[in-house]
Amino acid sequence: MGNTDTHGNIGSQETRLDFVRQIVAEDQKAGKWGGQVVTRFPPEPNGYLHIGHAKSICLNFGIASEFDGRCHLRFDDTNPEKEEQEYVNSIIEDVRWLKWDWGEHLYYASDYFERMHEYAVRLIEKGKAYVCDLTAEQTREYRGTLTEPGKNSPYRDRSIKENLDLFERMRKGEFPDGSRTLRAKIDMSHPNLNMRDPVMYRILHAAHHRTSDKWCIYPMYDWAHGLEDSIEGITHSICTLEFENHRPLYDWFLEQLDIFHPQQIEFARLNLSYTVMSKRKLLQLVQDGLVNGWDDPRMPTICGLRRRGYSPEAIRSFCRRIGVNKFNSTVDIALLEHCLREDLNKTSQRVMAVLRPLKVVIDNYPKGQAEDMEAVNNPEDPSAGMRKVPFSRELYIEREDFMEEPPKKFYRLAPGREVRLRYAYFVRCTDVVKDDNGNVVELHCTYDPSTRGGDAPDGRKVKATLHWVSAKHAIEAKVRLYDHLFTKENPAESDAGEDFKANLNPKSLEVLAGCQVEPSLGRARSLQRYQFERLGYFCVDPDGTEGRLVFNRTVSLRDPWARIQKAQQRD
RNA sequence: UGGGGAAUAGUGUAACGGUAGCACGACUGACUCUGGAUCAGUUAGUCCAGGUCCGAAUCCUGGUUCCCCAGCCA
Repeated sequence: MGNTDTHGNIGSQETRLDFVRQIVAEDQKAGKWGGQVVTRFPPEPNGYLHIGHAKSICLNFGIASEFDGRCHLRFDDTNPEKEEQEYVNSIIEDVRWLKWDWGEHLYYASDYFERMHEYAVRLIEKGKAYVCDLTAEQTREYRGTLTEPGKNSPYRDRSIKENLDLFERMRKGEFPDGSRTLRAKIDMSHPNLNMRDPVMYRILHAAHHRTSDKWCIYPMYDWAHGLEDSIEGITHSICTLEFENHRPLYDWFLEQLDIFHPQQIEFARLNLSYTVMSKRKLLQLVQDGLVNGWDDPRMPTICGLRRRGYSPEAIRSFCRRIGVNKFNSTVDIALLEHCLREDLNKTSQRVMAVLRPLKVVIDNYPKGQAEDMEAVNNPEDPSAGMRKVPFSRELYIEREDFMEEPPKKFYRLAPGREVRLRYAYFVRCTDVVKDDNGNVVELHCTYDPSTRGGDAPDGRKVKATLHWVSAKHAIEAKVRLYDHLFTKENPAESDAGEDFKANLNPKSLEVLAGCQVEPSLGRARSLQRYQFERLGYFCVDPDGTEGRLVFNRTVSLRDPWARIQKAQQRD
């Protein structure tokens, strides 16, 4: 079982229990189910997991871990037409990556098909289920509407014997797809439409990714899901709000069968600002080529976040902080980014990288000389140690760190001004070289040899410290800058005739080539996370090859100067 | 308009009849060899109307608004 979620705890204050944990705590205290707590995460293997699933995963596995119980990973694979092994694999990978552990408890609904079938026969024998010959369309007509009651199916009163026979022949494959269903006999005038003789089995001559062609009838979710939980002895069946309407049906099935009856608790799914969360919409983005696959770093999928550079700890911390409730809400993506920065700040090694290089020549530094400067790997973690960064006469600094005519509050380099090169020397800008179009192409500076390491013996101060790389030693890299996928907080809010895709952020990806990074990055491995000092957190993209580095910007550092600039532009 | 849920600062949440608190965001300031981090502070809320009570976010009544349900999807 997963460890106690140390990252998930907020400060040192005692953890307040959300309403789900409160119920579980009370049940355990009261000795319900002998104090046992068994939860489950039951994905359908028909797509990739996203941050919304992470909320459910952290809730279920978190509760199991906190209450000394267990959490099952169960694939709800009852629809062979949509499900694939590929998704099973990715889901397993993602839950593992989030550092949760189901131990032995990996299950598949399809493993229970035989047992579910037996239960169905039992219901038929009790006169509580029947084979119905209505077409899908007729079934819909007979169901009635939200305000009008339905009508009984003409097949509703078949004898138990006939139902048993027909159901057996359904299983044997004697009937074509869609020709018959097995339905529960409940109440066609029930105000809850789920209770109007719901379909339990449909005929589907389709190969299943695990059971192959063993079955040609497949259980419906509403029939199957409660049974799966019951069979596994799930004590607390935690699901999303839309299943609240289905609970009476699950209760009915379980009562008719007189089998173990889990307690269902519903909570609200996660919505995040500036992104979409529905599988349908995410699929559309992938299929329309609006993103580069499910693991595009702009996607809210777990694999996308991983590739973006998110850590499992950041996601777990986020899932703990957003809480659990019964009403729809949209969490500000800034909270996710806060959790991200909080974790990466503590754990990422610092390096220097120049995204948009501007050449600097230190005129009074000896030609051909180079020296190693001592740099701190992570000021938040002394055990991360030190490294050496080569310094020489020709350097690159960030283009944004120089302005010929600096506005108010711009502390960085400008003609005649002195700044510090991090871990190196104080330098003063003495000359600006421009091309024919008046663009600054090179800076000339002088350095003060007595400031080696970055401190002035005379105690003089500089307003700014710049990052830099030695031109001769730097490695070239490609960097992808990411921003929110959508320009609107709620992408679904679109003008008439348009859908959410109209709100895609055209600037969600900017690719920078010719970036210059410090030589220690030559050893960077795929998915390794770094802080590029003063810029943000970056992660090595798996796309890169030996000698051809690609970085994804995970998230920028908080940047007051960018804010000031925006404000100045507005004025 | 049948049934089922739900409403607390801009956002996310706590308070379970007894001072409406926390976090994120935003805004100040301090500090800083990252304009990072850290620290201090400011900002702002109980959907509405009645009622019960010494006392109501909490209990009652009546409204309002939002979400879910008419797949042989899950």
